[in-house]
Amino acid sequence: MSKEQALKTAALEKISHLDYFNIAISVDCVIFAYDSKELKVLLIKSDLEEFSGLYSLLGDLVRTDEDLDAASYRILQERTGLEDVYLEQVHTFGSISRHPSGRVITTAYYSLIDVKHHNLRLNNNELHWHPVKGIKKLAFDHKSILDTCLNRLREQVLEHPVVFNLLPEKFSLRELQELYEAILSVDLDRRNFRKKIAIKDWLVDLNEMEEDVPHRPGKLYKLKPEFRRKTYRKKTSDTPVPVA
Amino acid sequence: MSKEQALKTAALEKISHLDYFNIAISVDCVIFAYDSKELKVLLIKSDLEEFSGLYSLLGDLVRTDEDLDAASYRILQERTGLEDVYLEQVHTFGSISRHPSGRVITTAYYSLIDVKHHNLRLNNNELHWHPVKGIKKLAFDHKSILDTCLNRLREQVLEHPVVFNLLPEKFSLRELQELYEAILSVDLDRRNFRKKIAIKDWLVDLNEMEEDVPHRPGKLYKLKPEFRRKTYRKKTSDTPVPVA
DNA sequence: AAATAATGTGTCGTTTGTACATATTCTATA
DNA sequence: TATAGAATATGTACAAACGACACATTATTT
Repeated sequence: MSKEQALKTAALEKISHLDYFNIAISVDCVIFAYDSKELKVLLIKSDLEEFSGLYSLLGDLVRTDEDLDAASYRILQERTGLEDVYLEQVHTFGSISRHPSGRVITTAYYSLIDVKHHNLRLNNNELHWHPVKGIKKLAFDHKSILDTCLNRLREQVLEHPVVFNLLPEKFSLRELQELYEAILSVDLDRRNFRKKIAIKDWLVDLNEMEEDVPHRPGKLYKLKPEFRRKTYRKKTSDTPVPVA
Repeated sequence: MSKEQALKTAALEKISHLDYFNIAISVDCVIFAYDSKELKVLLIKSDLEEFSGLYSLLGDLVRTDEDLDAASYRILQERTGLEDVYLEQVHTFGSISRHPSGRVITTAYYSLIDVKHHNLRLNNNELHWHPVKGIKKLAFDHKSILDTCLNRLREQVLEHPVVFNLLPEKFSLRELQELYEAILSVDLDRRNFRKKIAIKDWLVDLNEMEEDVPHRPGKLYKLKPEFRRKTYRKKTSDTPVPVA
């Protein structure tokens, strides 16, 4: 068990025996990445006996002196070493019995990172990237959290330029399409996909070509800078809404 | 100060002096209703000195033995007497300093009720319906919570049949259109609106007419039963998502 | 009986969505 | 070096949805 996990469990034990009014609050991060044409999620072997053999999301208790958003950001930093990440709060899970050690309410965030850019310490074999598609069961209610976050991601990508956080800065339209297909679990028509992306006007043509591909190289693009939104800064809640 | 509010404050005081790890968790309900062609929200006079003169949303601490969703449902029941309500979790607000009495993280829900159907005890003059449009400032961060919930509601109504929870069972298309206009703060073209509603295929023509209107009466409709979704039961997280 | 006010409906031009085929360019292999 | 293979790049035609817009009808009120 890692030092962090030990601390976490110790804190939980303590909490579960405190005052009647005491409820612990944690955050859980669904950290998505894209690799080998698959959407993957970062999981860790559960440290609880009840769930031995199962994996869980990365989470931790929220500290009294840190904002909720900051807690999720801290987890991401601790785990991936990344400073500048896309983070979005999705839902708060508050069933009485969702945590075997006591009452813990958890707020779920999802995060999108470029798998090439992180500094994961994957050397200990507790931390792994798992293809989202193959995941059947997780510790706690984490499968349900994962599903909820994946659904939110799917809703987001249809309208907002967020998937670019999963790609390197320069990418081809084929890579982009394959990414959408991986996230949505559908096949897309190439011509229609390109038309749709063109209309959004999110991309800059770099006038460069792919290299090291075993076929005709495609053009490279990057996201227009004004569409970047990465850090965990709280979204303003008064963004305008499209109307009927 | 009401008995409930007194209890709430007492609980907070207690909590704010507890262990380092202690964070209180509450729920706040944005209870919407529709009346006099305006979208309204139920507010109560704040019981804290810091916010004297200001109104706040209806909220309470979550009990150790109740689910998060159940807590919001309980508040609705206590306040409105309603059993069968539309409730949706929106966002969790967790800034360190959002509550002056201590660390309180709150999960916001919005609710839609038929203003004619509730059993509000509005006799004490602490509880009031306020037109959403006129609200400038609320206690705590409740203005920001209200804005967030209103935005979520606006997103929802464009795609999902939820506004019917704000209307009586039978309604005319004019009433429905006025409701959309109130929620979205826009003017809609009558013919296009009716076309759009017709396509959704949400309504049943009751072959009845409005009564007691000071002009030519319109036809009455009701929502098809299969589109009703009212109770606070947690949404399943594996609903299919439309694809590009 | 006439004026008023709200209901109810259709068309046309524009945009968006979707299905679908061919020419081009680079790589790999014979 | 010539040919085959594989992926890039692009346009058209039909269907559905969107948005602007005008007129006849039916109650009520005066």
